Amino acid sequence: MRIGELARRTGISERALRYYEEQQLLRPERRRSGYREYAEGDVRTVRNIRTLLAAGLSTYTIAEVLPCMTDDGDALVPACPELTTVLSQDRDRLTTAIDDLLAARDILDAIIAAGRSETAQPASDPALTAAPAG
Amino acid sequence: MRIGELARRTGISERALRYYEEQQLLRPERRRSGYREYAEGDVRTVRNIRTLLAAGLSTYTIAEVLPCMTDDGDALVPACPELTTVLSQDRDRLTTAIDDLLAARDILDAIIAAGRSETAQPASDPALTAAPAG
DNA sequence: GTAGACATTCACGTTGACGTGAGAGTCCAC
DNA sequence: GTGGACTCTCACGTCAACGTGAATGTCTAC
Repeated sequence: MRIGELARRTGISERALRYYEEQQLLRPERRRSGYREYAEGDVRTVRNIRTLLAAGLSTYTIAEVLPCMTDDGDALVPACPELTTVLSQDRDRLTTAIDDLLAARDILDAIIAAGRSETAQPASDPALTAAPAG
Repeated sequence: MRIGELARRTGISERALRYYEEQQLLRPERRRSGYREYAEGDVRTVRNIRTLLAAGLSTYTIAEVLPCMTDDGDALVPACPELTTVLSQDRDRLTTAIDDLLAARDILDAIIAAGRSETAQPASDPALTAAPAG
């Protein structure tokens, strides 16, 4: 099938599909005209790419792990044992990002809480404003 | 003080300090030579900016909320009540981002688990590894 | 009066997964 | 044979907080 049909069947833009090829996640055949010719299995491959993107992997990592994965129809299964190492590193990256955001939210919560207690109580020392005179 | 001293005293690069001015978070005076002249209070202002950046706020939002905050020496306190609304919206944004990353990690965990059960068991059980749709 | 530290304003580079035209060629039904 | 849908390859734009020169001007200690 050509790129338009694959785009319709997967819900992914043609631009994104060309980008996936550029990142070597897809390798469609070419007609003499230069048109891309996709195989039936590419529909599922695109879905798997989306799953891995949703899992927070970069296209670079996906290109690395995708050839070594099988798709039993229900779940994506890493076929090579060393893949688990790569995936675990990305899991750690995700955890770090999550922790950073949790810490950021804690800071924000403290500021919001300070504002609430401020409106409940009269101000203690409302001078010392280093804020720009907007 | 000039920009170099402020940079040393805050640990923030001169480039960043100029960027903060561009984003209207700082408004130093100017000497006749064009050199920026910072006030003592700007040291604390810069620290507050860093706190708000660490809280996940954009420079645009910080420019919005900074003039309406007081600094009691220990904590940053929103002085205007409507600020809490803005900050709560950013808190929601953070929560959404956190949830997205948690969902991503769940997907990754399912894939990793599928790999482990694949190497542990000779026969796969696809229904067992079915991830919740979403 | 001069070396050299310090400052200034541009302005492009970084990161990633695409969006969005521009200009041109290809395919197919009528 | 033609018109319109389809596809192609560039190639810049997006978002954000800066990094990193380049070319140039200012301040200050000696």
